Amino acid sequence: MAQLDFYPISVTYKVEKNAADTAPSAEMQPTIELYGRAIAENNQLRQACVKYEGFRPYFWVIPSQEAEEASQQLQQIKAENPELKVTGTEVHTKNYFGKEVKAVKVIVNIPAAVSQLREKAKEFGTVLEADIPFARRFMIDKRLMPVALYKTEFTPLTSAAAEEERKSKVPTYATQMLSQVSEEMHEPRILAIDIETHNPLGKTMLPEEHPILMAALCGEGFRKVLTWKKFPTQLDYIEFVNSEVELLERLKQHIEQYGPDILTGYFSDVFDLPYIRARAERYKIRLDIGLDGSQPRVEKTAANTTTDITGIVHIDVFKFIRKVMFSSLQTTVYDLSSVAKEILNQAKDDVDIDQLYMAWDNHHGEQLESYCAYNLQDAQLTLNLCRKLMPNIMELTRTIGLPMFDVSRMSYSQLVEWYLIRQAREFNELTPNRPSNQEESQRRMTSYTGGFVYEPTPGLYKDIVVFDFMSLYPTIISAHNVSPDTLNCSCCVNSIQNKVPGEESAWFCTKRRGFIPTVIDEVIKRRIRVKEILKAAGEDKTLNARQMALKTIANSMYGYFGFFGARWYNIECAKAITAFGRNHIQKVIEQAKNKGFRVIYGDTDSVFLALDGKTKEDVQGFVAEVNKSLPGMMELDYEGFYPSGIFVGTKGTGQGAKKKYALISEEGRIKIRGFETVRRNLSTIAKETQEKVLDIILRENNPEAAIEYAKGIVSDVRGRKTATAKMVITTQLQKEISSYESYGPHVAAAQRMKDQGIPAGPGSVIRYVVVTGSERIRDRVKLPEEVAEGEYDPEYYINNQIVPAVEKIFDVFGYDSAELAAEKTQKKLQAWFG
DNA sequence: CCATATCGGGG
DNA sequence: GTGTACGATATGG
Repeated sequence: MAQLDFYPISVTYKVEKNAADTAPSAEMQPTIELYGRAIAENNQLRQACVKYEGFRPYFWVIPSQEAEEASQQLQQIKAENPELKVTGTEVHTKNYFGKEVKAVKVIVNIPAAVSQLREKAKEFGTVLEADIPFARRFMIDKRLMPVALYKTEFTPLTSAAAEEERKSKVPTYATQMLSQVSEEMHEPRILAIDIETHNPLGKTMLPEEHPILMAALCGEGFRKVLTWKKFPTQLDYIEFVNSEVELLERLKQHIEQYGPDILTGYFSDVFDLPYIRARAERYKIRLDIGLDGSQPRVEKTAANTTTDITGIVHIDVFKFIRKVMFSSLQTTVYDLSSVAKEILNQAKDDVDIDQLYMAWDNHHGEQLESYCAYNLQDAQLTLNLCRKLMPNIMELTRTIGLPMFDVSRMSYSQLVEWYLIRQAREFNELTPNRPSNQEESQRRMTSYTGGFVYEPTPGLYKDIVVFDFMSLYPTIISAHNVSPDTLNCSCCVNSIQNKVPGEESAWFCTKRRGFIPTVIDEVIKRRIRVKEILKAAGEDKTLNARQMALKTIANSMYGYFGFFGARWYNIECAKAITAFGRNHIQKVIEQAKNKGFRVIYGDTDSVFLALDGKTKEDVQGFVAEVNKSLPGMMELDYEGFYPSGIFVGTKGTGQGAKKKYALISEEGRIKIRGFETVRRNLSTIAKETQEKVLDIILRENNPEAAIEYAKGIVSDVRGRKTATAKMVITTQLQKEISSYESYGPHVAAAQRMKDQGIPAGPGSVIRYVVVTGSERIRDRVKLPEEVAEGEYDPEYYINNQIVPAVEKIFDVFGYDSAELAAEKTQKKLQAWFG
């Protein structure tokens, strides 16, 4: 026996006959295969496979009869297929929704036996955990942490296994033991891939017909574009081959030589890898890039396609961005160009991909060269994205404790759910089943009340202090023990301590901690620890990603309770959380009023108070008093002081608008919330006017001056004195021009671009100016370059841009913005008489 | 108006 | 393969 230092990166399994048993009747058994990096004799890290035998699939049955008896009978159940069998049963004491139960662990020979035998087992009671994939089950049960350092004692492989090893591309070890020695991580080796294909039909792509023309690979100190039509070039990364067949062969060789831990692409689950696989199949080429000599597996399900490679983690950056990163991104268009722009601040070269097939067919060397550069750029951007997101993907992987391949494709609800499943085992809890379709559609119907909003009286306020609850919903779950297994317990019927406010009879146990609160406590505490270390250690990408991962889990828990597909779904819990939340913020508002503060505004987890001459001590006293009365980890934080702020009304009723205000900080920074005009695509002139108007009101406290300022702008615009550059309206095209139902001005502008040979497709930034005329607006749209100074339509900009941007603000002071628009007549009359 | 279908990403 | 999306928007009834 020898020692092996090993970083497991991916986990899979194989089902094969017992290697030690050479008889034809040998038993089938699963072998876990861990792929990763091992420290070799020369101290270098090299790819390796570690096999683990002896872990068996199982599921649970909570029997409706006596447990020992059920155990005996379950031992006897048989599947149609005699190769699938029960190898043993055990009775355990487990927890299920807060109750101690006797459960039978039904252990079977191979994973495929679970799906067959669970049907038979249903006759004996409730079947649980029969839908947890085997590799995940292994990681959860063995507490395996991916990418961390493990020491393992390995034994020499038997001769049959050695035979097996010849199929493997990496050295293979067998082990019976894995123990984590440190959290130290291996920095994964990443290779990005991108292909360009023959595209005579535009977006319609037919892998059976259209060949791959170019393939780019990009890694650490490695970049390559393979293509099979030659042209003169100075570009050192281009490698010419003679045919598509040779391109595929070389691609395979390069990947093998580079030896990546991670192969990444953009939409490569659905496009690049399946396409390469399809082309290879057509030529009968074995695309055996898997470390066990297997080909990429394209798995298509009803609504999702993934591509898996044994031993190499395939990361589709697009999937991770759309499922997890979207919440922190501005862009709503997830093409590589928009995403790279926002995350990396790197722009993509403008290349008209529609023309690629023509350049190829006509053997246009110069153009082909630029397409090669474009191909490489896409691979480079994908690599950069993957590198940038790697700390987040790794920390999520290490937090959830499942394969990186799986975690990088999970939505928030799945991340929370699998975190809970892993924790469930630690707390001896049984994992509930997923809802049936019928149950799911029932759940979809229910809705409930959200956060509390204290409606503001429109107006200009001075000296505002803002407070908010730190992680309101996670701390409520913890403080009030909100969990399906503590809901309406029989031991606390008359207790008022955790009674849900406003609910006739709903309460949570005050004696026994629930499963979810226990888990969320741990998450919050871990995050606090990480943040402390972070504070002491300074900026650290890994630690920051770790606290983000924990924050993600904690913040998703409330939404998870109300998510129709959740195993731990509980609408009563979701309702209770918002009810407790409303109650707490209302109590804070009450306490503030009792202390003599004037309440301006409040929303879900925050309150805005007018200081009205009160001191810093008064504020501190108030916060201290509130926090003394709050249960558990709940905490009201002082968010900030604002010398001035404006709250506007809604259009119809003139009542205070929710989530719509502007504040100025002591440092003079203006914070604008919810003015839809800020979000909408406005011209620079309208944005500038809105900002300046708010600035004058908040900074100088002088609404009259703001109105005068706006009048001046209107007069300048009307006099055509404003620079055309400020009239440019910028929007992003969401789809193909032809697919727009309503032909709005931005679509007209996009068409104009296209007519001039400028590519304009989904994601393209469209810039246009509306010029004078009596036609429809869309017929008066011009590109900025086409517009002469003073050619813009003043009335359009005044009525559709400037006035809407400021009218709600002026409403607060009783000023009718119609007067602004009517400035014309006054000016003219003045000129006439003046 | 509500219910159902399609799309996104990739070339 | 012990399992699989989802939310927005357009179109149809």
